Amino acid sequence: MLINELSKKTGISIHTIRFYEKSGLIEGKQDPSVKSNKYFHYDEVTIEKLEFISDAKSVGFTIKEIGQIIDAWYNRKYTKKQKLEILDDKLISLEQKMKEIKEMKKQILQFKDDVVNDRC
Amino acid sequence: MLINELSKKTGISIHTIRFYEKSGLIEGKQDPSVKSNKYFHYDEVTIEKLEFISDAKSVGFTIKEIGQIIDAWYNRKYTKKQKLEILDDKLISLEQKMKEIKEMKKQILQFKDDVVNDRC
DNA sequence: TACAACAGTAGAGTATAGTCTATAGTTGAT
DNA sequence: ATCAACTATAGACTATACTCTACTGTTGTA
Repeated sequence: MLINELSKKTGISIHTIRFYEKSGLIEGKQDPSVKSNKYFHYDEVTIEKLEFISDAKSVGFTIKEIGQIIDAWYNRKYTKKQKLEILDDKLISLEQKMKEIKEMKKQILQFKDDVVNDRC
Repeated sequence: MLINELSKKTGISIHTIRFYEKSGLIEGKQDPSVKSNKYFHYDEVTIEKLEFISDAKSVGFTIKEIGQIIDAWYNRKYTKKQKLEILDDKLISLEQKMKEIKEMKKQILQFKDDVVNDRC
């Protein structure tokens, strides 16, 4: 599919898709047999990747980190061991985020308590 | 205390503290009886606030959101009801973040599984 | 009193993650 | 053949959250 269809299927704007492509997160293929244009074609895996990118962004991963994860998943540039290291590293950072959110929840509940009891 | 001491006690740079002050998150007081300088003085509550800002930033709250929470906590510009609304809103957003992180954990565990079983 | 260390303001610069504009070429329906 | 709709590239612009520089004035110790 071309970029317009990809954009419609994922809800991600064409500009942002191109930005992700430039950043190395996704990759379209040009058809060398077609000489008249340089249109990029995208497959179903690109849709999966874009959906993953959206989810990963909302948990606070940076483009760079998301790139690492995608490479650990789809790419042949890492050994099995390296891939598992990257993924474990991200799991640890998710555990950390989880912990911080729990702490923040406690803190805000304390604030609520202070408000309710006129301590602020 | 002056800004240098505040910076040392919190580990937040003087520049960043000034940035937070400009953004309305914290507030120093000038001593009107001293005419020779315009130094700002900070109290213990400012230390608490800066520590909170650090924590809130790492769970992904923006400066604007952090400002709202701090106002709901310390400020007199909201009614009790408004304060509780703001804090409940943030609690909901923390629950949402937690959910997303749990999903992301599942996803990355799936990636690990794919790597281990040579499915990618 | 000299001067290093500190204070303030204003504004420029950086990194991240987009978002938009300009320009030029391509495709497909009429 | 025309023309709206699409595609590509390059680069400018925006928002957020700092981070740094330049400049000026103040304080406190030798």
